Amino acid sequence: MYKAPRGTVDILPAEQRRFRYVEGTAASLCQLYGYERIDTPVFEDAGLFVRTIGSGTDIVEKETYTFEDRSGQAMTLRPEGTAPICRAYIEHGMHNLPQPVRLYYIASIFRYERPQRGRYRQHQQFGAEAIGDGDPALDAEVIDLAWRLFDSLGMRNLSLFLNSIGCRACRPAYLEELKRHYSAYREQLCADCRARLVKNPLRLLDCKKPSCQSVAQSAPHSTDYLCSECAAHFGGVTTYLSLLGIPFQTNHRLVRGLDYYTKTVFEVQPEGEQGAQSALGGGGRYDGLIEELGGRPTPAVGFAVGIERVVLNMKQLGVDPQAASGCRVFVAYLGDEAKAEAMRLAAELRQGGIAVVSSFGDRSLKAQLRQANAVGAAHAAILGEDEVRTGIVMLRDMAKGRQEPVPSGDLVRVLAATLGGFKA
RNA sequence: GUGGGCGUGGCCUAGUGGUUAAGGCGCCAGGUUGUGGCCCUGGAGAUCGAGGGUUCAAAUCCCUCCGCUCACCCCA
Repeated sequence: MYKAPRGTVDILPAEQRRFRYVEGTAASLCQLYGYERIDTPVFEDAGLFVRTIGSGTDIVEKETYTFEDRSGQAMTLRPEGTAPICRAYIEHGMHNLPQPVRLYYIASIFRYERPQRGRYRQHQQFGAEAIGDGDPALDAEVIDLAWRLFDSLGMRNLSLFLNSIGCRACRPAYLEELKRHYSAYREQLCADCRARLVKNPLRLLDCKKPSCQSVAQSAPHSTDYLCSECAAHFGGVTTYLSLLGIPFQTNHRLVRGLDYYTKTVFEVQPEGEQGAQSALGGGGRYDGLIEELGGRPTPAVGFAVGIERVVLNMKQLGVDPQAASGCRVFVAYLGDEAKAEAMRLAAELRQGGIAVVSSFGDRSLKAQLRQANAVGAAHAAILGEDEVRTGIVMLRDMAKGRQEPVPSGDLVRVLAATLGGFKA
Protein backbone atom coordinates (compact mmCIF):
# COMPACT_ATOMS: atom_id res chain seq x y z
CA MET A 1 0.00 0.00 0.00
CA TYR A 2 1.19 3.47 -0.78
CA LYS A 3 1.55 5.91 2.05
CA ALA A 4 2.25 9.60 2.15
CA PRO A 5 6.03 10.04 1.97
CA ARG A 6 7.89 10.30 5.22
CA GLY A 7 7.51 13.64 6.89
CA THR A 8 4.49 14.62 4.83
CA VAL A 9 0.85 14.61 5.84
CA ASP A 10 -2.55 14.69 4.25
CA ILE A 11 -4.57 17.56 5.58
CA LEU A 12 -7.97 15.94 5.78
CA PRO A 13 -11.28 17.80 5.65
CA ALA A 14 -11.59 17.61 9.42
CA GLU A 15 -8.33 19.55 9.76
CA GLN A 16 -8.89 21.96 6.92
CA ARG A 17 -11.02 24.22 9.06
CA ARG A 18 -8.06 25.14 11.26
CA PHE A 19 -5.70 25.68 8.35
CA ARG A 20 -8.19 27.79 6.47
CA TYR A 21 -8.77 29.81 9.58
CA VAL A 22 -5.10 30.56 10.09
CA GLU A 23 -4.51 31.33 6.44
CA GLY A 24 -7.64 33.44 6.20
CA THR A 25 -6.72 35.42 9.30
CA ALA A 26 -3.23 36.00 7.93
CA ALA A 27 -4.55 37.11 4.56
CA SER A 28 -7.03 39.60 5.95
CA LEU A 29 -4.44 40.98 8.35
CA CYS A 30 -2.07 41.50 5.43
CA GLN A 31 -4.77 43.38 3.63
CA LEU A 32 -5.05 45.61 6.67
CA TYR A 33 -1.32 46.34 6.54
CA GLY A 34 -1.11 46.81 2.79
CA TYR A 35 0.73 43.59 2.01
CA GLU A 36 -0.16 41.90 -1.26
CA ARG A 37 0.02 38.26 -2.07
CA ILE A 38 2.73 36.77 -4.23
CA ASP A 39 3.16 33.16 -5.35
CA THR A 40 6.46 31.86 -6.59
CA PRO A 41 7.35 28.47 -8.08
CA VAL A 42 7.68 25.44 -5.85
CA PHE A 43 11.16 24.86 -7.24
CA GLU A 44 13.94 27.22 -8.22
CA ASP A 45 17.41 27.08 -9.63
CA ALA A 46 19.44 25.33 -6.93
CA GLY A 47 22.01 28.09 -6.90
CA LEU A 48 19.50 30.62 -5.62
CA PHE A 49 19.36 28.99 -2.22
CA VAL A 50 23.05 28.14 -1.91
CA ARG A 51 23.86 31.74 -2.66
CA THR A 52 21.41 33.28 -0.21
CA ILE A 53 20.92 30.89 2.69
CA GLY A 54 24.62 30.15 2.84
CA SER A 55 26.65 27.14 1.80
CA GLY A 56 27.72 26.39 5.35
CA THR A 57 24.21 26.24 6.77
CA ASP A 58 22.48 23.01 7.65
CA ILE A 59 19.58 23.84 5.39
CA VAL A 60 21.77 23.93 2.31
CA GLU A 61 24.26 21.35 3.45
CA LYS A 62 21.86 18.50 4.11
CA GLU A 63 18.22 19.51 3.99
CA THR A 64 17.39 20.50 0.44
CA TYR A 65 15.45 18.46 -2.04
CA THR A 66 17.64 18.98 -5.08
CA PHE A 67 17.26 17.19 -8.36
CA GLU A 68 18.29 17.50 -11.95
CA ASP A 69 15.57 18.19 -14.43
CA ARG A 70 15.64 16.52 -17.81
CA SER A 71 17.97 19.11 -19.22
CA GLY A 72 20.45 18.62 -16.42
CA GLN A 73 19.60 21.81 -14.56
CA ALA A 74 19.94 21.53 -10.78
CA MET A 75 16.62 22.45 -9.20
CA THR A 76 15.70 22.75 -5.53
CA LEU A 77 12.30 22.55 -3.90
CA ARG A 78 12.14 25.81 -1.99
CA PRO A 79 13.43 25.36 1.58
CA GLU A 80 12.33 28.87 2.56
CA GLY A 81 10.28 31.71 1.16
CA THR A 82 12.43 34.82 1.18
CA ALA A 83 15.03 34.15 -1.51
CA PRO A 84 12.46 33.36 -4.22
CA ILE A 85 10.64 36.58 -3.46
CA CYS A 86 13.83 38.58 -3.71
CA ARG A 87 14.54 36.86 -7.00
CA ALA A 88 11.07 37.86 -8.19
CA TYR A 89 11.59 41.41 -6.92
CA ILE A 90 14.66 41.78 -9.08
CA GLU A 91 13.34 39.84 -12.05
CA HIS A 92 10.22 41.97 -12.32
CA GLY A 93 11.86 45.28 -11.63
CA MET A 94 9.86 45.88 -8.51
CA HIS A 95 12.27 48.64 -7.53
CA ASN A 96 10.15 50.71 -9.91
CA LEU A 97 7.15 50.28 -7.65
CA PRO A 98 6.56 52.58 -4.68
CA GLN A 99 9.02 51.46 -1.99
CA PRO A 100 8.87 49.57 0.20
CA VAL A 101 7.16 46.76 -1.68
CA ARG A 102 5.04 44.83 0.76
CA LEU A 103 4.40 41.19 -0.09
CA TYR A 104 3.09 38.10 1.62
CA TYR A 105 2.91 34.43 0.73
CA ILE A 106 1.37 31.19 1.86
CA ALA A 107 3.44 28.38 0.48
CA SER A 108 4.73 24.86 0.93
CA ILE A 109 8.28 24.64 2.16
CA PHE A 110 10.48 21.57 1.77
CA ARG A 111 13.31 20.42 3.96
CA TYR A 112 14.74 16.93 4.14
CA GLU A 113 14.82 16.53 7.90
CA ARG A 114 14.03 13.80 10.34
CA PRO A 115 10.36 14.40 11.06
CA GLN A 116 9.00 14.88 14.56
CA ARG A 117 6.37 16.84 16.39
CA GLY A 118 5.84 20.12 14.56
CA ARG A 119 8.54 19.38 12.03
CA TYR A 120 7.81 18.06 8.58
CA ARG A 121 9.54 17.58 5.29
CA GLN A 122 6.79 19.56 3.65
CA HIS A 123 5.10 22.25 5.67
CA GLN A 124 3.10 25.40 5.08
CA GLN A 125 4.52 28.79 5.81
CA PHE A 126 2.92 32.15 5.91
CA GLY A 127 5.40 34.96 5.49
CA ALA A 128 5.58 38.65 4.78
CA GLU A 129 8.38 40.73 3.31
CA ALA A 130 8.83 44.49 3.11
CA ILE A 131 11.48 45.31 0.55
CA GLY A 132 13.08 48.64 -0.24
CA ASP A 133 13.38 50.62 2.96
CA GLY A 134 15.87 50.53 5.81
CA ASP A 135 13.85 52.43 8.37
CA PRO A 136 13.64 50.63 11.73
CA ALA A 137 9.97 51.57 11.71
CA LEU A 138 9.55 49.00 8.96
CA ASP A 139 11.10 46.31 11.18
CA ALA A 140 8.58 47.31 13.80
CA GLU A 141 5.74 47.14 11.29
CA VAL A 142 6.68 43.64 10.24
CA ILE A 143 7.07 42.46 13.81
CA ASP A 144 3.78 44.11 14.66
CA LEU A 145 2.11 42.24 11.82
CA ALA A 146 3.49 38.92 13.03
CA TRP A 147 2.50 39.64 16.58
CA ARG A 148 -0.99 40.74 15.60
CA LEU A 149 -1.49 37.52 13.70
CA PHE A 150 -0.86 35.45 16.80
CA ASP A 151 -3.02 37.80 18.79
CA SER A 152 -5.88 37.52 16.29
CA LEU A 153 -5.63 33.76 16.47
CA GLY A 154 -6.16 33.90 20.20
CA MET A 155 -2.65 32.84 21.13
CA ARG A 156 -1.79 34.73 24.29
CA ASN A 157 0.95 32.46 25.57
CA LEU A 158 3.79 33.73 23.42
CA SER A 159 7.10 35.45 23.91
CA LEU A 160 8.82 37.65 21.36
CA PHE A 161 12.61 37.57 21.38
CA LEU A 162 14.66 40.25 19.71
CA ASN A 163 18.31 40.74 18.90
CA SER A 164 20.58 42.55 16.48
CA ILE A 165 23.45 40.72 14.85
CA GLY A 166 24.97 43.73 13.12
CA CYS A 167 25.87 44.27 9.51
CA ARG A 168 28.72 43.72 7.12
CA ALA A 169 30.60 46.58 8.70
CA CYS A 170 30.44 45.63 12.35
CA ARG A 171 29.79 41.90 12.45
CA PRO A 172 33.33 40.76 11.55
CA ALA A 173 34.76 42.47 14.61
CA TYR A 174 32.12 40.85 16.78
CA LEU A 175 32.77 37.43 15.30
CA GLU A 176 36.47 37.82 16.08
CA GLU A 177 35.61 38.68 19.62
CA LEU A 178 33.28 35.71 19.82
CA LYS A 179 35.94 33.37 18.48
CA ARG A 180 38.45 34.70 20.95
CA HIS A 181 36.05 34.07 23.80
CA TYR A 182 35.17 30.54 22.72
CA SER A 183 38.72 29.58 21.88
CA ALA A 184 39.62 30.06 25.52
CA TYR A 185 37.13 27.32 26.40
CA ARG A 186 37.87 25.14 23.41
CA GLU A 187 38.37 22.05 25.58
CA GLN A 188 34.85 22.00 26.96
CA LEU A 189 33.05 22.64 23.68
CA CYS A 190 31.12 19.89 21.93
CA ALA A 191 32.33 18.58 18.60
CA ASP A 192 29.69 20.55 16.72
CA CYS A 193 30.74 23.77 18.36
CA ARG A 194 34.39 23.23 17.57
CA ALA A 195 33.38 23.02 13.95
CA ARG A 196 31.21 26.10 14.30
CA LEU A 197 34.15 27.98 15.71
CA VAL A 198 35.66 28.10 12.26
CA LYS A 199 32.63 27.58 10.04
CA ASN A 200 29.80 29.59 11.58
CA PRO A 201 30.77 31.25 14.86
CA LEU A 202 27.43 32.98 15.32
CA ARG A 203 25.70 29.65 15.76
CA LEU A 204 27.88 28.87 18.76
CA LEU A 205 25.52 30.98 20.78
CA ASP A 206 22.45 28.79 20.48
CA CYS A 207 24.04 25.43 21.19
CA LYS A 208 22.00 23.76 23.91
CA LYS A 209 24.65 21.46 25.30
CA PRO A 210 25.25 22.27 28.99
CA SER A 211 29.00 22.57 28.64
CA CYS A 212 28.63 25.02 25.76
CA GLN A 213 25.82 26.87 27.51
CA SER A 214 28.11 28.03 30.25
CA VAL A 215 30.52 29.41 27.70
CA ALA A 216 27.67 31.15 25.93
CA GLN A 217 26.56 32.70 29.21
CA SER A 218 29.71 34.73 29.44
CA ALA A 219 30.04 35.34 25.71
CA PRO A 220 30.15 38.91 24.45
CA HIS A 221 26.86 40.38 23.26
CA SER A 222 26.53 41.32 19.62
CA THR A 223 24.63 44.43 20.61
CA ASP A 224 27.76 45.72 22.34
CA TYR A 225 29.70 45.61 19.08
CA LEU A 226 27.24 47.29 16.74
CA CYS A 227 28.46 50.12 14.55
CA SER A 228 26.76 53.45 15.11
CA GLU A 229 24.29 52.85 12.30
CA CYS A 230 23.28 49.41 13.56
CA ALA A 231 23.09 50.62 17.13
CA ALA A 232 20.82 53.47 16.11
CA HIS A 233 18.72 51.09 14.07
CA PHE A 234 18.32 48.65 16.92
CA GLY A 235 17.43 51.51 19.23
CA GLY A 236 14.81 52.58 16.73
CA VAL A 237 13.28 49.14 16.53
CA THR A 238 12.97 48.80 20.29
CA THR A 239 11.55 52.30 20.60
CA TYR A 240 8.90 51.71 17.97
CA LEU A 241 7.96 48.32 19.36
CA SER A 242 7.45 49.85 22.76
CA LEU A 243 5.41 52.57 21.12
CA LEU A 244 3.18 49.90 19.57
CA GLY A 245 2.85 48.18 22.90
CA ILE A 246 4.48 44.98 21.75
CA PRO A 247 6.12 43.12 24.62
CA PHE A 248 9.53 41.94 23.48
CA GLN A 249 12.53 40.56 25.29
CA THR A 250 16.04 41.16 24.11
CA ASN A 251 17.83 37.84 23.77
CA HIS A 252 21.53 38.17 23.15
CA ARG A 253 21.78 34.52 22.20
CA LEU A 254 19.21 34.70 19.44
CA VAL A 255 20.76 34.07 16.03
CA ARG A 256 19.21 32.52 12.99
CA GLY A 257 20.08 29.64 10.75
CA LEU A 258 20.20 31.55 7.52
CA ASP A 259 23.24 33.61 6.61
CA TYR A 260 21.44 36.48 4.98
CA TYR A 261 20.19 38.18 8.13
CA THR A 262 21.58 41.54 9.17
CA LYS A 263 20.75 43.82 12.05
CA THR A 264 17.36 42.83 13.44
CA VAL A 265 16.47 39.20 14.12
CA PHE A 266 13.45 38.00 16.05
CA GLU A 267 11.59 34.86 16.97
CA VAL A 268 8.22 34.05 18.51
CA GLN A 269 7.93 31.14 20.91
CA PRO A 270 5.30 29.77 23.25
CA GLU A 271 6.09 30.60 26.88
CA GLY A 272 7.74 27.86 28.81
CA GLU A 273 8.65 25.79 25.78
CA GLN A 274 12.38 25.23 25.73
CA GLY A 275 14.34 23.97 22.79
CA ALA A 276 12.38 21.54 20.69
CA GLN A 277 10.51 22.83 17.68
CA SER A 278 9.16 25.67 19.69
CA ALA A 279 9.62 28.54 17.27
CA LEU A 280 6.29 29.44 15.74
CA GLY A 281 7.75 32.13 13.61
CA GLY A 282 10.77 34.24 13.11
CA GLY A 283 12.47 36.64 10.82
CA GLY A 284 14.62 39.67 10.55
CA ARG A 285 16.28 42.16 8.30
CA TYR A 286 18.27 41.10 5.27
CA ASP A 287 19.78 44.25 3.83
CA GLY A 288 22.36 42.49 1.70
CA LEU A 289 20.24 39.83 0.07
CA ILE A 290 18.92 41.64 -2.99
CA GLU A 291 22.38 42.88 -3.83
CA GLU A 292 23.78 39.39 -3.34
CA LEU A 293 21.38 38.22 -6.01
CA GLY A 294 22.50 40.86 -8.46
CA GLY A 295 20.03 43.62 -7.69
CA ARG A 296 20.95 47.10 -6.57
CA PRO A 297 21.59 47.50 -2.83
CA THR A 298 18.13 47.21 -1.27
CA PRO A 299 17.30 46.94 2.41
CA ALA A 300 14.48 44.58 3.38
CA VAL A 301 12.87 42.88 6.34
CA GLY A 302 10.47 39.97 6.73
CA PHE A 303 9.33 36.97 8.69
CA ALA A 304 7.73 33.56 8.32
CA VAL A 305 5.49 31.47 10.53
CA GLY A 306 4.91 27.73 10.41
CA ILE A 307 1.24 27.07 9.96
CA GLU A 308 1.35 23.49 11.28
CA ARG A 309 3.02 24.70 14.44
CA VAL A 310 0.44 27.41 14.87
CA VAL A 311 -2.35 24.89 14.43
CA LEU A 312 -0.64 22.60 16.93
CA ASN A 313 -0.35 25.39 19.43
CA MET A 314 -3.96 26.44 18.94
CA LYS A 315 -5.07 22.89 19.66
CA GLN A 316 -3.01 22.80 22.83
CA LEU A 317 -4.60 26.04 23.95
CA GLY A 318 -8.03 24.75 23.09
CA VAL A 319 -8.52 27.58 20.61
CA ASP A 320 -11.01 26.29 18.12
CA PRO A 321 -12.36 28.18 15.12
CA GLN A 322 -16.11 28.16 14.82
CA ALA A 323 -17.33 25.03 13.10
CA ALA A 324 -19.12 25.68 9.84
CA SER A 325 -22.84 25.43 10.44
CA GLY A 326 -24.77 22.69 8.76
CA CYS A 327 -26.04 24.59 5.77
CA ARG A 328 -26.74 21.95 3.21
CA VAL A 329 -29.92 20.65 1.81
CA PHE A 330 -30.12 16.93 1.37
CA VAL A 331 -32.24 15.76 -1.53
CA ALA A 332 -33.88 12.37 -0.93
CA TYR A 333 -36.05 10.45 -3.34
CA LEU A 334 -38.02 7.26 -3.70
CA GLY A 335 -38.20 5.49 -7.02
CA ASP A 336 -36.67 6.06 -10.44
CA GLU A 337 -39.09 8.71 -11.53
CA ALA A 338 -38.43 10.73 -8.41
CA LYS A 339 -34.71 10.20 -8.83
CA ALA A 340 -34.71 12.00 -12.16
CA GLU A 341 -36.68 14.85 -10.65
CA ALA A 342 -34.35 14.91 -7.65
CA MET A 343 -31.32 15.35 -9.87
CA ARG A 344 -33.02 18.14 -11.75
CA LEU A 345 -34.01 19.79 -8.48
CA ALA A 346 -30.51 19.52 -6.99
CA ALA A 347 -29.07 21.24 -10.04
CA GLU A 348 -31.67 23.96 -9.80
CA LEU A 349 -30.97 24.55 -6.12
CA ARG A 350 -27.24 24.83 -6.75
CA GLN A 351 -27.85 27.32 -9.51
CA GLY A 352 -29.85 29.24 -6.95
CA GLY A 353 -26.76 29.32 -4.77
CA ILE A 354 -27.88 26.69 -2.29
CA ALA A 355 -25.45 23.98 -1.20
CA VAL A 356 -26.90 20.57 -1.87
CA VAL A 357 -25.92 17.02 -1.10
CA SER A 358 -27.84 14.57 -3.17
CA SER A 359 -28.74 10.99 -2.41
CA PHE A 360 -27.71 8.14 -4.66
CA GLY A 361 -28.53 4.51 -5.12
CA ASP A 362 -31.80 3.00 -4.03
CA ARG A 363 -31.60 3.20 -0.32
CA SER A 364 -34.59 3.34 1.95
CA LEU A 365 -35.88 6.74 2.95
CA LYS A 366 -34.80 5.89 6.45
CA ALA A 367 -31.23 5.39 5.31
CA GLN A 368 -31.35 8.57 3.25
CA LEU A 369 -32.51 10.66 6.17
CA ARG A 370 -29.90 9.08 8.35
CA GLN A 371 -27.35 10.32 5.88
CA ALA A 372 -28.97 13.74 5.74
CA ASN A 373 -28.46 13.88 9.47
CA ALA A 374 -24.88 12.67 9.24
CA VAL A 375 -23.85 15.30 6.70
CA GLY A 376 -25.34 18.01 8.85
CA ALA A 377 -28.05 19.08 6.44
CA ALA A 378 -30.37 21.74 7.79
CA HIS A 379 -33.15 20.55 5.51
CA ALA A 380 -34.13 17.46 3.61
CA ALA A 381 -36.08 17.77 0.39
CA ILE A 382 -38.06 14.58 -0.07
CA LEU A 383 -39.39 13.48 -3.41
CA GLY A 384 -41.71 10.51 -3.86
CA GLU A 385 -44.07 9.52 -6.62
CA ASP A 386 -46.88 11.62 -5.19
CA GLU A 387 -44.71 14.71 -5.02
CA VAL A 388 -43.48 14.30 -8.55
CA ARG A 389 -47.03 13.90 -9.79
CA THR A 390 -48.31 16.98 -7.99
CA GLY A 391 -45.20 19.09 -8.51
CA ILE A 392 -44.37 19.59 -4.88
CA VAL A 393 -41.50 18.72 -2.56
CA MET A 394 -41.67 17.67 1.07
CA LEU A 395 -39.32 20.07 2.82
CA ARG A 396 -38.22 18.74 6.16
CA ASP A 397 -36.56 20.89 8.78
CA MET A 398 -34.05 18.49 10.28
CA ALA A 399 -33.63 20.31 13.55
CA LYS A 400 -37.30 20.81 14.23
CA GLY A 401 -38.33 17.47 12.85
CA ARG A 402 -41.23 19.02 10.98
CA GLN A 403 -41.97 19.09 7.29
CA GLU A 404 -44.33 20.72 4.88
CA PRO A 405 -45.12 20.53 1.19
CA VAL A 406 -43.61 23.26 -0.98
CA PRO A 407 -44.27 23.71 -4.71
CA SER A 408 -41.01 22.67 -6.30
CA GLY A 409 -40.83 25.91 -8.26
CA ASP A 410 -40.79 27.87 -4.99
CA LEU A 411 -38.10 25.79 -3.34
CA VAL A 412 -35.15 28.01 -4.15
CA ARG A 413 -36.93 31.06 -2.85
CA VAL A 414 -38.14 29.35 0.32
CA LEU A 415 -34.75 27.88 1.11
CA ALA A 416 -32.88 31.07 0.35
CA ALA A 417 -35.13 32.85 2.83
CA THR A 418 -34.66 30.18 5.48
CA LEU A 419 -30.95 29.77 5.07
CA GLY A 420 -30.26 33.48 4.80
CA GLY A 421 -26.53 34.00 4.90
CA PHE A 422 -25.71 30.58 3.66
CA LYS A 423 -26.21 31.47 0.05
CA ALA A 424 -22.95 30.73 -1.69
C1' G B 1 22.83 11.75 10.74
C1' U B 2 22.41 10.00 16.51
C1' G B 3 19.42 7.93 20.57
C1' G B 4 14.62 6.18 23.09
C1' G B 5 9.42 4.36 22.57
C1' C B 6 5.79 1.97 19.52
C1' G B 7 3.47 -0.96 15.20
C1' U B 8 -3.61 -5.70 16.28
C1' G B 9 -10.13 -4.01 11.07
C1' G B 10 -10.96 3.19 8.82
C1' C B 11 -10.04 5.07 14.28
C1' C B 12 -9.21 3.68 19.63
C1' U B 13 -8.11 -0.48 22.47
C1' A B 14 -7.97 -5.95 24.87
C1' G B 15 -5.17 -10.14 24.20
C1' U B 16 2.26 -11.31 26.32
C1' G B 17 3.10 -19.16 23.60
C1' G B 18 -2.35 -23.16 22.86
C1' U B 19 -9.06 -24.09 19.90
C1' U B 20 -12.79 -19.96 14.47
C1' A B 21 -7.95 -12.74 17.39
C1' A B 22 -12.20 -9.80 21.58
C1' G B 23 -14.56 -5.03 22.48
C1' G B 24 -15.85 0.25 21.63
C1' C B 25 -16.38 4.21 17.87
C1' G B 26 -17.45 4.61 12.83
C1' C B 27 -19.73 2.28 8.38
C1' C B 28 -23.95 -0.68 6.17
C1' A B 29 -28.73 -2.96 6.95
C1' G B 30 -33.26 -4.38 9.67
C1' G B 31 -36.74 -3.13 13.77
C1' U B 32 -43.66 0.40 9.21
C1' U B 33 -46.21 -0.03 3.89
C1' G B 34 -42.31 6.77 2.32
C1' U B 35 -39.15 9.65 7.57
C1' G B 36 -33.11 10.99 10.70
C1' G B 37 -30.81 11.96 15.67
C1' C B 38 -31.84 7.84 21.11
C1' C B 39 -32.47 2.54 21.68
C1' C B 40 -32.37 -2.76 20.08
C1' U B 41 -30.70 -6.55 16.50
C1' G B 42 -27.71 -8.13 12.61
C1' G B 43 -23.73 -7.52 8.89
C1' A B 44 -19.29 -6.15 6.38
C1' G B 45 -14.36 -5.15 7.62
C1' A B 46 -7.70 -7.81 10.35
C1' U B 47 -2.74 -12.17 5.63
C1' C B 48 -2.06 -9.12 14.15
C1' G B 49 3.80 -3.59 9.78
C1' A B 50 7.08 -7.05 6.37
C1' G B 51 10.51 -11.10 5.95
C1' G B 52 13.13 -14.89 8.34
C1' G B 53 14.02 -18.00 12.76
C1' U B 54 12.81 -20.90 17.53
C1' U B 55 8.62 -24.29 18.81
C1' C B 56 4.13 -29.75 18.21
C1' A B 57 1.98 -24.66 18.44
C1' A B 58 3.71 -17.44 17.59
C1' A B 59 -0.22 -11.34 17.56
C1' U B 60 2.70 -13.11 21.83
C1' C B 61 9.86 -15.26 22.05
C1' C B 62 14.55 -14.03 18.81
C1' C B 63 16.87 -11.56 14.39
C1' U B 64 16.62 -8.27 10.15
C1' C B 65 14.14 -4.66 7.52
C1' C B 66 10.24 -1.01 6.96
C1' G B 67 7.10 2.54 9.08
C1' C B 68 5.35 5.80 12.92
C1' U B 69 6.63 8.66 17.09
C1' C B 70 9.58 11.51 20.79
C1' A B 71 14.18 13.84 21.71
C1' C B 72 19.10 15.61 19.81
C1' C B 73 20.72 18.39 15.52
C1' C B 74 18.38 22.30 12.79
C1' C B 75 14.39 25.20 11.85
C1' A B 76 8.60 27.37 10.81
